[in-house]
Amino acid sequence: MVQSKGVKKMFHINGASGKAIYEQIMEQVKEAVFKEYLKPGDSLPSVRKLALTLSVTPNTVAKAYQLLEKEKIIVTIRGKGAFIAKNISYEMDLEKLNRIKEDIRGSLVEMKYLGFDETETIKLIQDIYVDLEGERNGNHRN
Amino acid sequence: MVQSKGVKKMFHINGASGKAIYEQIMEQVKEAVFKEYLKPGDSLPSVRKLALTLSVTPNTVAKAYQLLEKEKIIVTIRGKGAFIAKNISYEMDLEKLNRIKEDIRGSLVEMKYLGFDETETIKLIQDIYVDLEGERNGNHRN
Amino acid sequence: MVQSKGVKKMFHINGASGKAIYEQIMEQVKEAVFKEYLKPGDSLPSVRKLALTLSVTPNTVAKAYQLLEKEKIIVTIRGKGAFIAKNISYEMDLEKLNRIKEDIRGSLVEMKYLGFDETETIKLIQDIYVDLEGERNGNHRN
Amino acid sequence: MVQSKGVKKMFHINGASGKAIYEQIMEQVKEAVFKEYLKPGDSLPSVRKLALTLSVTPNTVAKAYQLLEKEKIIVTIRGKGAFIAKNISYEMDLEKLNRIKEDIRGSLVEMKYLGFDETETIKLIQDIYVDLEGERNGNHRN
DNA sequence: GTGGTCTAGACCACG
DNA sequence: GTGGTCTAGACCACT
Repeated sequence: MVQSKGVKKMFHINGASGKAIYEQIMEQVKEAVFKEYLKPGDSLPSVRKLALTLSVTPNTVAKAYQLLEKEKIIVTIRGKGAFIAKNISYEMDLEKLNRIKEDIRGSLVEMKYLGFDETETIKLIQDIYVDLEGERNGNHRN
Repeated sequence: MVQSKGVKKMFHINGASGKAIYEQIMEQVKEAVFKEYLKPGDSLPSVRKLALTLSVTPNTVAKAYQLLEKEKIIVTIRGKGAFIAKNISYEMDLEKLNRIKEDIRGSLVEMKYLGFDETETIKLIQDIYVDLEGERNGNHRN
Repeated sequence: MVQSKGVKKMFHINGASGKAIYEQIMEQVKEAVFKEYLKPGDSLPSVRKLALTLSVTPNTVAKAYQLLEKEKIIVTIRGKGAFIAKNISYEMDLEKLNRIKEDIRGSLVEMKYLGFDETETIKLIQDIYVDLEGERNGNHRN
Repeated sequence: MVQSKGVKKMFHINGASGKAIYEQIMEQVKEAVFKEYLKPGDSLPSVRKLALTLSVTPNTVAKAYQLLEKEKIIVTIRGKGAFIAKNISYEMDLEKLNRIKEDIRGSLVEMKYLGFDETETIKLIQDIYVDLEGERNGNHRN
C-alpha cells in the first residue's frame, strides 16, 4: 500500500479549472508515475475511496481509470483493484503524437503573445523539466 | 485587400480534431500574425466570406473574431470589417501564463509516455519553432 | 439554492431598452452582487432555467454568463452550474476605466441638455447610490 | 465662420471605439456647445466638408445633423447650412432622462468593480466637470 | 457591403 | 441534470 497515506495530498481537484475532472485525475496519475511517486505494481486507491476523497462521483473516477487502462498506464483486476502497469508501454502512437504537437504549437504561439521568444520559452520548458525531475529525486534513493 | 488571395489556403478547419472550430480559427489567425502573413492593419476576411470558405456558420466565425478582439489581437469596425490590431499588446498576464505553463507541463508528461525524453522533446519543440519562423522568412527580407 | 426563490423577481428584461439582452443580464447580475443579493459562492440560476424565466433562448443567457466569467464575476463548472466568484477581483484596469469615464462624460453632457447642472446631477447620482445601497441594507445587518 | 479654422481639431473620429461615428459626431457637437466653443447662431461645417475632414461618407454626417436637429441642438436651413440653435431647448424629456439614469447607474456599478467607492466615484465625476468647464473658460472671456 | 444580436433547434461532454 | 458548441436562418445598425 505504497500510496495509502499519501492519497489525500497526491490528488487534488480544481473544479473551476475548465479541465474535466477525469482528465485532471488522469494527469495526476501520470505525473505521479513520471515522478516515480507511483511505481509499476503499486496499487491505486479504489474507485470509491478516491471518489470520496475528491468529493466526486465514482463514475468520474471510474472513467479516468478506464481511460488510463486503455493507455496501458494501469491495469485493473476485478475484485482486487487498480495497479500501475508492470511494463508501461512506451508505444509510438503517431496520431496522439500529432495531437500533442498541435497542442505544443498552440502553447508556443500563446507564449509569443505574452512576450516570450523562443529562447525564453525553451528556458521555461527546461525549468518545468527540472521541476518534474526534482520532485522525482525527492521521493526515492538512487 | 492584402490578404485576399491567400484566404483559401490560410485557413483550414479540421472537424475531427476535438478542438472547437472557433478556437481553431483563433489559433490560425494568431499563427498568421506570428508568421507575419498578416501584419498590423491588414484586413481579415469578412465574417460571411470566411464562413463560406470554411463551410461553417457566420456565427462561429463571428465568435472567433469577437474573442480575438477581446484579446487585443484584432479590432473590428461595424460596417467596415476586422483588422489586425496596430499595436498588438505583448502584455504580461500572469494568470494566462500559468494556464499555458500547465498546458505545457501536461504536454511534456504526455510526450514522456510516447517515449520522448527531455532532450528529444526540446528538439521537437525547436523544430516547431523552425517551422513557424521558416514560413515567416518567406514573406519578407530581413 | 440560495437564490432559488428570488429568481423571478431578480431578473427582468426590457426588450425595448435598446440595450442587448445579454448586457442587461450581465448588468443585473453585477447589480445583484453589488447589493449583496448574491454573495460569493452563491449559485446562479441555470442557463436553461433563466432562459425560460426571461423567455429568451439559452444561447443568450449563456453568452451573458460566459462574458461574466471572462470578467471574473462568476465561475462556471461544467455539469454543475454557475456561481458567484469567491474572490471577485477589484483589479485596476486602466483601459476599462477610461472607457467608463468616457461613458460618464457623455452622460453628464446629456444631463446638461436636459437642464441639469453639476449640482443637480451629482444630487441625482447620490440618489442612485442611496438606491443601490438601500436595497443592500435590507439583506444583512451591519 | 467661427469654426472654420478649428474644424480639423474640433472633430476627431475613433473608428475602433465601438461607438457609432454619427454618435461621436453628435457628442462632439454637444460638447463643443457645452464648452461654448460653438455658440448659438454659429455655423457648423457643411455636411460635405465635415465628411471630407473626417474621411467618412456624407451620409454619416447628415445622420448626425438630422438627429441633432431633432434634439433641437441645431437648425438646418436649406441652401445655407447648419447652425447652433438660438434658443437651445432644455426641454424635459422624462423618457430620455430615465435612459441616461440607467446609463449612469450602470457606470456606477462598473466603477465599483474597478474598486471605486461612492466617494471616489463622485470625486472623479467632479473632476470631469472641472475638465469640461475648464475648456469652456479657456475659449471666451467673461 | 459590414459586424452584432437573437431565435429555435440540435448534439455533445460532464457529473 | 449541467454548460459548450454549432447550425440555419433572421433582423438590425452602420458605412
